[in-house]
Amino acid sequence: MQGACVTKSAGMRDVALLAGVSVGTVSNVLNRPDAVAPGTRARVQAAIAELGFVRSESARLLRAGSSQVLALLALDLAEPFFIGVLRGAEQAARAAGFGVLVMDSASSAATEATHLAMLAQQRVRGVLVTPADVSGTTLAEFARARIPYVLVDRDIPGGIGCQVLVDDVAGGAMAVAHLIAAGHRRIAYAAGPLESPQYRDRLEGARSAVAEAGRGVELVVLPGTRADVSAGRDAAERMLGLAELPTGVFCGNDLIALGMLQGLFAAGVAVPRDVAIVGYDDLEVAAGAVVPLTSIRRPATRVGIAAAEILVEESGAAAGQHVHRELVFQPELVVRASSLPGPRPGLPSPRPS
Amino acid sequence: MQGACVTKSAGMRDVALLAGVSVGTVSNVLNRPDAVAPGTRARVQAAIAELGFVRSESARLLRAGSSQVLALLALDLAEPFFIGVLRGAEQAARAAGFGVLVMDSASSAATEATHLAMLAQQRVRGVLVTPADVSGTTLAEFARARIPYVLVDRDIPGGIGCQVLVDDVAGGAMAVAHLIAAGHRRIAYAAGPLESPQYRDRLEGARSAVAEAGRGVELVVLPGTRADVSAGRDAAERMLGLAELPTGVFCGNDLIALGMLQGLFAAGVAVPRDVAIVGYDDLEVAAGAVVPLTSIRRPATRVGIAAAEILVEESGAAAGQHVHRELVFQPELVVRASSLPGPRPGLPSPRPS
DNA sequence: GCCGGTCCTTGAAACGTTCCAAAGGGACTG
DNA sequence: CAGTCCCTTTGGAACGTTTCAAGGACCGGC
Repeated sequence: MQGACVTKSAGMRDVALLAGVSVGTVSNVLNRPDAVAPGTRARVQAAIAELGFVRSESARLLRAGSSQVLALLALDLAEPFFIGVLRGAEQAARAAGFGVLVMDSASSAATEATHLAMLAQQRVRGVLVTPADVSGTTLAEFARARIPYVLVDRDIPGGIGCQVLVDDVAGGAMAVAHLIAAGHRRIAYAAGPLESPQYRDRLEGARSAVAEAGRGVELVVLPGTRADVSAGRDAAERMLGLAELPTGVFCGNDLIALGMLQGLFAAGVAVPRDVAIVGYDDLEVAAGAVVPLTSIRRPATRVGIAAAEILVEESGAAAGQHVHRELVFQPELVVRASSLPGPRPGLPSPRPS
Repeated sequence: MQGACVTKSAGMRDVALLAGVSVGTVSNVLNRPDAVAPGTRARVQAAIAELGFVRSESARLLRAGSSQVLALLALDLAEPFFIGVLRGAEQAARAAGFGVLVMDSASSAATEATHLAMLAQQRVRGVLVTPADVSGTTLAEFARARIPYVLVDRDIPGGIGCQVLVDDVAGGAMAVAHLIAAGHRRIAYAAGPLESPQYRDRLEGARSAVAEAGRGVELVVLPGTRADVSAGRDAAERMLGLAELPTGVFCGNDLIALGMLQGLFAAGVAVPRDVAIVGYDDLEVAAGAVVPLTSIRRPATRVGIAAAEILVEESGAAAGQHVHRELVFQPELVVRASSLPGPRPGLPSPRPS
């Protein structure tokens, strides 16, 4: 146990020397333990422990050619959706013996390009990516590195490769259909930035639900420039300025919904008595708001698992073997107090009895 | 431009061949462009572009010895604090030309050990880690790999290495001192799990503030088993069951505070009129709650920047050159509606004068 | 005592870079 | 014209693994 590691860290050569075997045998102990006689194996393992030997992944990769790492490149790790995807991806990756390297492109195409270049250099085994550059040029460039990738939650027009999506059109439709079923006829959509495909999809779903309901139902679209709590407050203000107040609001995400709740509350508008709210993403804090929010839940973890599994399969498959797939998950409506059937007459209490 | 990459990806050899130079020159173009004649450089770069050559980081690392990657090993990426640290770390790392590899130990010592082993194999340049294994054995084991690390937001007793901390004792003291200054005499601390050092530190701070205020101020501790919204609701319930209702509550974090707000609201207790609330972490959603929360803000981004900078310095320093440091950041009180000075007279607020 | 087989172990050739000493080729200088 | 210098380029030796063909030891059967 005398730590003689004064100079530099030990390599397989040192281990072999100490254990009195050849380097090849050490490699076998590491990669094919069964092919080594128990006694030898024990001696080698003891040597490894004594020297604190850590095998160099770079050398391994250099020779063996395949890395043990998947990457997840998210638009914004602060978004709970990506955390869910990450959890799922890590779970699936671990099951296959891989690790997950996480990066955040901060929704910037330039950062994304930098990060992808870095991942290509690292020779990661595959990438789960929600592209910031929707034109697809960054990805096309990346494809030259011949590293498989799976598109998560973003459809790219001419994109080739697997995709795992959540049906936001259906989510939007669900939310608005729920409001219509609860008796609301004048409904607002407090969108996030409509440049973002997700808020456009939800809008499309909202419109289709309104169309399906036939005449008598109208949709007021309140576009936003951000998708946070303050955007929700702004939307509330704009909504309160309308000639006729909608009785139901569908918010582009839960943060917007929380801001909306705050804005309405401050103006003395009771939720859900006067206005019902439906959010999107089903955040814990939204469920725990003063008036718990009805919301649309996206199966983030399942998305992550599915995407990672596809990647594992694709990266293991022979060149022509793999056929690109497109998986679409359905979101789910979670009903809570903020949209309890109404609007009810009278009661001053913002609490459902 | 004819893509002749049918078999495998191009190496420096191929580039050299196409450009009509030696491999060494290609390496120079990549690493020391100024040492190469402009004409040659252009030819090589053209060849690189044409072949879609991506330099192999593993081979580079194998020969050159130093990687370009820092790692961040967080307890739980869903916690906004870590996202802030990540942002800061990435910013500082990028400035130094490095990337950041992110991992989540899910507060499990076993996962942490696995992840650290993986990072050691990857020969990352340094690790920012908030240890799940507070005994320090996992870290001691990791230290054998001679990879520098910085402890983030967790003090380890016998720990050697740099540390970047936030003074949670001061934070707790700040929160409670604020409540005392607002006239509250009976104060509750809705803690998270007290096994966790951060909630213990905040408790210690709370106690010291109470002690400093002298007689007449009392602190009721409500320990919890979790630190989420539902824990806050539970704490509210327990608090409402007390013989005498405290008029101020300090919550271990903002999620607990939101749950507390919901619980009090449901019971018809007005905030801040009847009870004032102070949270911890200054989440966006807490600031956007129906009653915007007063909270203690931790400078997460600055912690990340500082930690990454220390790591960059340490990983660049010669063996004995580096001296371990301990940096302590002070949190900051952000006052909002939930603790507006009160309790106000005239209303039925049960408190001893 | 020889043969065929089964296990285990060995040594050396890759893998794709970086680094270095040395060589080549001008342009000046004496 | 030889001698110096500087600028650019070259070839080959590392780096620490994996892989693989080949070698050695041992066993049981004939």
